[in-house]
Amino acid sequence: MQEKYQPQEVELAAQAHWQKTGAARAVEDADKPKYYCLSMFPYPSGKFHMGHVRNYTIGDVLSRFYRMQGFNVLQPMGWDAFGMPAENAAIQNGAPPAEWTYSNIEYMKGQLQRLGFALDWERELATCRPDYYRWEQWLFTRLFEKGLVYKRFGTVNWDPVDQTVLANEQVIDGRGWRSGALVEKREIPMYYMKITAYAEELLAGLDRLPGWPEQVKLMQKNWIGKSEGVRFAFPYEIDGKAEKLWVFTTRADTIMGVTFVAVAAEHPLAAHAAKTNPELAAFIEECKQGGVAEADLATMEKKGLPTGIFVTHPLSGEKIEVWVGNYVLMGYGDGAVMAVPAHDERDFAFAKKYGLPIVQSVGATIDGKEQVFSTDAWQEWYASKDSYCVNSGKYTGLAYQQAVDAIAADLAALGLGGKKVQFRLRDWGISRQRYWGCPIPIIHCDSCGDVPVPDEQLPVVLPENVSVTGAGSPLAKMPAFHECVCPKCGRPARREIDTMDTFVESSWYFLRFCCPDNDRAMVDERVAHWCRGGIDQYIGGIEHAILHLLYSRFWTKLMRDCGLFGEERLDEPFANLLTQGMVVAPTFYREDAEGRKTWINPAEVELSTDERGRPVAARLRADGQPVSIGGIEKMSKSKNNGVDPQALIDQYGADTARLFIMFASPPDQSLEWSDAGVEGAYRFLKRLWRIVFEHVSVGIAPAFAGGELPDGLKTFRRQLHQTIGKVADDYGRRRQFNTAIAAVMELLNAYARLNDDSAPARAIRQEALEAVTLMLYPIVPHLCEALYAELRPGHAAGEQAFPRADAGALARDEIELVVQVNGKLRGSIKVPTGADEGAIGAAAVASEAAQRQLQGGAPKKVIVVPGRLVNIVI
RNA sequence: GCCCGGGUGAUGAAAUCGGUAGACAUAGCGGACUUAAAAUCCGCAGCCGCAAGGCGUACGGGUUCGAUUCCCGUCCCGGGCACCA
Repeated sequence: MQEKYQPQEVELAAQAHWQKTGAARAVEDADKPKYYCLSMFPYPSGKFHMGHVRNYTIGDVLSRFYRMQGFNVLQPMGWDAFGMPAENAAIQNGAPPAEWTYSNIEYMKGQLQRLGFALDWERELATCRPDYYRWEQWLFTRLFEKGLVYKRFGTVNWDPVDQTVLANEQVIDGRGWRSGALVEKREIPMYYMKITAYAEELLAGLDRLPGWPEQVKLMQKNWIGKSEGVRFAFPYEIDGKAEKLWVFTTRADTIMGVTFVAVAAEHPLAAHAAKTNPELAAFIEECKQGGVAEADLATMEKKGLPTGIFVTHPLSGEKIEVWVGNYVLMGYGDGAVMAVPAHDERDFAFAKKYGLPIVQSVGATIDGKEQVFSTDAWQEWYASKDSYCVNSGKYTGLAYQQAVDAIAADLAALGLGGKKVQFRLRDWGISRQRYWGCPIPIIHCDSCGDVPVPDEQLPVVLPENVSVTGAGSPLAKMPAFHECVCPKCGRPARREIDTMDTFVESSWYFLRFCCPDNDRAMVDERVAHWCRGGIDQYIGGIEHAILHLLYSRFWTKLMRDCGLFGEERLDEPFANLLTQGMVVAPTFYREDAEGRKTWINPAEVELSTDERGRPVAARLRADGQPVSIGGIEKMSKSKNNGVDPQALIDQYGADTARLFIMFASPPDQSLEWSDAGVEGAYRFLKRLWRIVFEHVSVGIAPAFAGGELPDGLKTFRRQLHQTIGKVADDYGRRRQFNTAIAAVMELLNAYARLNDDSAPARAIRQEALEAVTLMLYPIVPHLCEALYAELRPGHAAGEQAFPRADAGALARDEIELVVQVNGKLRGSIKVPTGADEGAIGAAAVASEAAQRQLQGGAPKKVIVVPGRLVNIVI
């Protein structure tokens, strides 16, 4: 055995060994329980960042752990290869997006292999390959025929200078990121997937996902946003015709407090009023400015203008004026809302601003005191549902629910509405006016309309050799692509040039991993094998909590309802979900005279600290001059605070990178980068190597096989087996890897203090080191593979069963209990393991610490918590 | 603005079901080894206090024998908001 730990050598040898033995190959095997361990596949942006390394390390640790637990593990990897960055790169450097993407994939695959992840590369897929997306197109045509895909107008960001549609990300402060032009809203035809048809099931299904974090389920629940309320109409007359203005409300009990109605700028009523009202027309035009992102809409100043059109209150018969409000969204419900300024905070502010009437219609009694309403300032209780109607005619006195029931019944009797369940969830618009995506398989025919591409003509292949300019899709300029004949009537027709949202590819890739080689079907019976009961573990960033995870759940249900899973009823794709936190790092910058910041990478900065280790100043290594210290933020290109995993691997090896990442914080919390921490991880691996080296150089011994031990060795062996139990629990149940590592470190600290070279001690050392290398194997597999082969020549760590705690080693005959007086720690006592509560309490009261506090008096109460403490109340 | 998280030593963190706050590590300080340095090993260390003791888990309240943990309110930081992936 070599004396010095040489990570590069050790790692390449281990990787060669795994490759030779096909250790990561997953073959369907009915004799073993399966474990499908999936990490979110990456976008091939060029090179990996630390977030990826963290994600895939967690997946690899679990994969290796479950393999040692006897499972048949599938851990696949692929590429989410369509997307905007490839087009942006193409605009910058002229290379076609396909070429850029494929070369990134090649480089990044090498990085993953160098990190030693046990991935089954025979199942690799890339979503930009026709053999992948043809099935997406195929399913799209099925859904189109079933009416689950439909076409309607949708609102997009339009850059009037570049003449192109912009993503929300490309709209910065209301302007196009390249042109700087003010962005406008524009209505264009788009294809939608009817996710709302599955709203109820997507909501109810959350309750059947015990392996998901509560946080994620709650976010999805609120996103779907089921609310029970009343949809009703305000009748009105226009050009002599009777019409109805529909609204939805969850506060029908406040209906007698309605003082105006607000409609969206795009509402037909607004357009009608604008015809004769230039001021209103100008306002509607103004509302078109800016992007479509909800965060922007919700934070902008609330503005409105009256239309001069009046509708009739359905219950009071009063005339109510219709306003146009920039805060009313056409995409939600009916694009109109009833306004009750007295009982809705936003309506209150709006009414105050424009001098509209505020009429109280519900009251509340808090702590027996009837609350007094005043229009001077908003008060919390105005919007409370713990209320009763006032000034509300026949409804006066009714509590919230009674009032809603009575009002809904009366509206229904008038034929003007009734109770309704409403979802916040909207249908999923999947059309993208971009080139680098999966072509939408539709042909537009002047006589037959929108015709899906027949199966035998699939896939609609995306031409790869194109030049991208940023102004419109290159496909529009390629007659060879878009000129075609109608599959129905045979006349000349146009092929759709929009592509699909890239969320579509990522909504089913995990199913295709089961059967990537099938060229005759989208999925086959191997899906049932690997996905039975759901994918056993899915790991990815918390930023995907809603969209990706909701769309994937939806697509799985679509595929199920298209009969693609046969007898197997796969309702939910992911049985267990682990959402990892972000990787963050300190930021450093310099400011020029105009206040523009230049961000400096932490690797180029030298930190100086005071005598207690607090950072006080930072300077640039290159020139020795000071730089400013910024906050700790998510690693990003814009803040230049990313740490390149490759540099880390080159310097310390993959195992150090893996250990640091798993030790620095629990997986679901954010992880702060620290060079010193990396150094510490490396030091620990060197120490482990040296400990094994010292043991092996004396000569390996047979591991301890039972028998009596002196106290010191007995205590150490108890700690060893406690550690084994804890580590298995941390890996398998708690998913808390940092504490598993800490427990092994503690064990090794105790090992170093053993100071005993007797024959029994050597046997215990052998037992401990074998267990330690197996326990750490999932995290630092290369190193442990090498060390285990030294401890047990001819055996591979990865092929061993995970160690089991020996119950006999855990037994003890005396335990220590804490003695508290009035909840404060005052001392401790030792009692026999099986002592009863009365005896323990008496021993605690008799203890010196308790007597000092009691000063001869008697305790008021003695609380014994078995195995923990005794609290004496005096 | 709305929804969801988080806030504990100088730093990353631990405390698993309401029961010893700060395990393990980093940085720091001291010592051993060394001609010296690096590496390595050993020790110290929440804050105040000589000590006894007191205080301490963002802040203010509450429940409890006992609260980092549960409840109410406030502040700050982060994620998502439907065309970034």
